[in-house]
Amino acid sequence: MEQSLGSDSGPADKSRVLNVKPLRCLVPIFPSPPNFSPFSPGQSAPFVCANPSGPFPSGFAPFYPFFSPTDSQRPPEQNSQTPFGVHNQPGPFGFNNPIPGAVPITSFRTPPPPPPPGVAANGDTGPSRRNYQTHTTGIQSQSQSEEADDNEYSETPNQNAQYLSSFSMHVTDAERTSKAQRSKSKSQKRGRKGQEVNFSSPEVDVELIISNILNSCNLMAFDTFRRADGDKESVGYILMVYDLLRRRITQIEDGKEATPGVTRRPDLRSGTILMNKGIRTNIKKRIGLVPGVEVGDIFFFRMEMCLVGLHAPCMAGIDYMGLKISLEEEPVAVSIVSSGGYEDNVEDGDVLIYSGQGGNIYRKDKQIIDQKLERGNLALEKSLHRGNEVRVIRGLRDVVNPTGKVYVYDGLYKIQESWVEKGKAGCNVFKYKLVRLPGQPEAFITWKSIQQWKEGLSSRAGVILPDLTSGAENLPVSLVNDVDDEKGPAYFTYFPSLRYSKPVNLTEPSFSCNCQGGCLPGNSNCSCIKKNGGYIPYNVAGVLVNNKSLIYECGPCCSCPINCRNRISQAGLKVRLEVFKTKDKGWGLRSWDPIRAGAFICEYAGEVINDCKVEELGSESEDDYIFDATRTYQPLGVLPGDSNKAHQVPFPLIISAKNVGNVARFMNHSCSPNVFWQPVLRESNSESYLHIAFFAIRHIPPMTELTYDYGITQSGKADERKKRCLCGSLKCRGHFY
DNA sequence: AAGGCTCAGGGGTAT
DNA sequence: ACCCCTGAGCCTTGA
Repeated sequence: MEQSLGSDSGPADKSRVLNVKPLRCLVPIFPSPPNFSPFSPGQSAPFVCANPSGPFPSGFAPFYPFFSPTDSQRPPEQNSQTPFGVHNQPGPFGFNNPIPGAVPITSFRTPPPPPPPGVAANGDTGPSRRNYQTHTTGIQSQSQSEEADDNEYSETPNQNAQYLSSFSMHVTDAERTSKAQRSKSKSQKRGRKGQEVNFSSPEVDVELIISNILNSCNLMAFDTFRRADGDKESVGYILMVYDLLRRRITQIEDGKEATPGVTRRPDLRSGTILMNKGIRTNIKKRIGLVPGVEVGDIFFFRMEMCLVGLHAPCMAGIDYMGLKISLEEEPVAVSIVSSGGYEDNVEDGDVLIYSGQGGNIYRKDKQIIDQKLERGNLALEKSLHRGNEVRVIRGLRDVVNPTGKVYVYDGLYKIQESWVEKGKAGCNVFKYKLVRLPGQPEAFITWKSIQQWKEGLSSRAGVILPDLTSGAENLPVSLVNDVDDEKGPAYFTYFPSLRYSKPVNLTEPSFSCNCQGGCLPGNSNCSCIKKNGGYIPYNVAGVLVNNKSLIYECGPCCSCPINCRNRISQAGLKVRLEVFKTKDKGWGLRSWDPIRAGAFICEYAGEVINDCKVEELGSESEDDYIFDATRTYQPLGVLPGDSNKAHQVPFPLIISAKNVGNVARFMNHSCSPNVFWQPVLRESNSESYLHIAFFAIRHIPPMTELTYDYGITQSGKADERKKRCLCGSLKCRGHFY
């Protein structure tokens, strides 16, 4: 690839364009302090480096947005220092500290606190009627960290088995015979499961890991108030915890043999756990907008919409509620999901012809029958006459992961008319014409536009270059300005990876793996999997499973191919990106494709700066494009990880992307970022290459600017270099360095 | 691509 | 305290 990319001395690259500085040029760098010694783990690090989920260096207090003693007395706005609230506790379990003992699974199964007197739980019966799954108060152990996960095989099964709870996935055959029987056997099992069930150690691990994740998230902070009405913070938090759980369960299941007849549904399993724990919001159904969920928000599982109260049924397409009209109560529709199961007409972006439910394919005898005017169909009919708003969620095929779906919340519609027509099978089908209410942010329309740009049916307005990488990436990256006349960003050479002038030598040789066709989960012989604590850090979709302090990817001497699952950050771009001119922050980066939480976006490319050069730069002037892995990070507490540890940066990596770089150099700072970085180590026999990879913090809808927290240079050194922050976030710190 | 197989929330209903 | 309705998501099979 290198030959077409130009070099410092080579001819002008096609990607070299005009000199305009983006926002991120406001980053000074500083030399390492004297006596710097990154390889002395027992001592406190000479540089300050904090993971957003902690632990934190002195001077940075962790936030407890959902669980501070005075939380309930303060208005939500004042509790909003962080976007979401992971419980952050410096804790005793630092990187080299001993692993605490096993945590009883019951410790996270504390029942939700009773509603305060006089506050009815919205007429709801509580988190779930299946409360037999949530019981048994236990000790709340907060600081179970990743070490426990990484060493789960060292836990003794007997020690854990007695703590295991009844929502274990490995149901017996008897349990599967019928729902009634299943329920019964579950409740029976609860009292004596320690003796009754013969747990194999991997099963024990699942429970322990789930316990650790939930403990580290401080879920008890989800009080009745937050369950009743959501806000952006709690919705984001729920989705973050959900996805974290789901990915981790997927990872664990991945390494196991499939059991015939047992479907693996980590989505349902994590959803149930959170439902039972009461980690959900907007429990009460409502017509119209749902607090905390914005038009254009995207989801990748139906369960996600259940948990945040956007659409309660985990399967059915029509959600409805009883509405009191004088003495009578009648059903009205509150939300619908159109996802291709029926013959809906979705041609127009603002109009949806929606089919009623029922009469359909999932009957045992496969007989298709007439739909009836009952349940959801009746509710839609009533809503037509009442004229109430109905939320519309459009399900689409996921471009990046074609077997999956993306759900786009397209805002409020009203039902204009209804009729009955004969479906393809000749049976009656109800049809409802829904029209989108004007004045809402664009959502589904944007998706349609992007699809047309991709298919060449229409062209993106304001395109300066169709591919500013000149083919250096496997996907084009457009350069777009539909704001003003500027013709491009700073002059630079596009290069998709990191340039080391000299590798860092390892003190001990590193073993490469011998996985010919690519590393596979469950392969206990793979040395790269071992380095990562027994798991591949990515799932099958290439999504980062959790926030590790350091990821070990396969290196140059490993036998596996470039498409190995343990080489995600080396395999190039997965989403269609564009560099665009922002209104007031110079150039920025965003994606045409939706991005899942945890998905790899890009690495930070550029030239590695060695120490003496750092000093030059530091004393000279501020450099425009610097990535400094030794910076301090505000405790955002939002990482999709169950680790409370700081990034483990084996050496103080500093990258300059001023002359040579990739799309990452255009990512702006935000105090409420949607992207985070993660150190990734690729080792060969005696050499070590550290890279910086960017991953999505949460699901990111198309055309949303990608931002990360630039962090803060070492305290006391940068005061005079403060720059005014333009991120516009409610939680904006006002400046950055 | 098509078909098979479970799964869970919550409405509805019988007790 | 149950049944029932509702397909999503994943897996196997096979063209």
